[in-house]
Amino acid sequence: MLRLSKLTDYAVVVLIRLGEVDRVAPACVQTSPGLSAGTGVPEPTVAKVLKALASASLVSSQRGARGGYRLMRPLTEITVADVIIAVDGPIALTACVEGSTTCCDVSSVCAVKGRWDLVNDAIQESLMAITLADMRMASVPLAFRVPAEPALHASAAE
Amino acid sequence: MLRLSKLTDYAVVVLIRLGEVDRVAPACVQTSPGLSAGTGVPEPTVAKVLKALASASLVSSQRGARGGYRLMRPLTEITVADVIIAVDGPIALTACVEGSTTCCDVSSVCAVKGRWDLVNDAIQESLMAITLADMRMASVPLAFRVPAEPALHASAAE
DNA sequence: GACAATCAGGACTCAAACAGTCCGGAAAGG
DNA sequence: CCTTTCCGGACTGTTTGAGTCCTGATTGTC
Repeated sequence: MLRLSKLTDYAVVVLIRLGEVDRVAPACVQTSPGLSAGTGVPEPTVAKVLKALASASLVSSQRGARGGYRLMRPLTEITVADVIIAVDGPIALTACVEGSTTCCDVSSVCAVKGRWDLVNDAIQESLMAITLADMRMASVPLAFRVPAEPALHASAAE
Repeated sequence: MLRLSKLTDYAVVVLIRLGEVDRVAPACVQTSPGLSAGTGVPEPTVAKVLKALASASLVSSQRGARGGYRLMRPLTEITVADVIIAVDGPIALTACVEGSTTCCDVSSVCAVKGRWDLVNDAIQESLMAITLADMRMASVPLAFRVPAEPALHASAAE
């Protein structure tokens, strides 16, 4: 099924949201509650996602009062692969990849030992070719449905 | 993490095994216990995988005594995408794809609604470009480690 | 005609991973 | 000094998948 974790989905939403606000107010940071209100994702979940994104240096954080998060790179320079790796860890289809020390339990007869690397690389390449800006572009026509939420300490949009 | 289910991994092993034996004995079918012995995968699991593969018409089944399974297409015409779809169901990264009726719970503010389709398609394309023959090729040097098991009712190889 | 071998399809259990939440601590500003 | 906000972790309930097993249907053999 090649399932992608929901956290990654949320991460994309939050990042695009950050990118939207950053365009109108580049200096202003966004707080977790603010992003939660703007995206509809529960606050604790937003905080969790942002922590992971901050660890991966996709966003920068500012502590203290009037603190918050801000994009470190424009959306055009953040690939889907970056987000997935930041949230879900390294992209590995099976346990039988080069990184793992112990191969599968049937390694003695495993005919495709390490063969998934071929598939792995192909997918990773695809993921690195798509940026968040690409994903945002398609949602621009619907952007008016999610106007940047005011009432935050940074009254950015409208 | 983009995890792929182990069943899919097993399916590839079993299919390649079927392809190996089919080359030396095209008319002979392989039984579940035989394939289990040849691959090291537990018999019930092999049976489960084969049932899924049969449903997807990747293998044909023959019931009754001296029955078994046989490839319906050569390995060069079976793509990784075929196997994944047969075992794990349709390739869908998130619940937010076109096929799903009910979108995610935050659909009202979901800025990337359906946007993953872009990524979805890219990955699917990658997966359809790789055949089982491609995966087998790399494992040929190790093939002698898993000679076709004799002692089956179809004494195919050696 | 009876029996044995084999696939078909389901239900079932167990374990692992994930989603989501929460808490105490640290930093920055008023 | 106190409030706001991020930081880092632990924790729990749910879900998903892996793996097993059982009963029935089909087919070849004796």
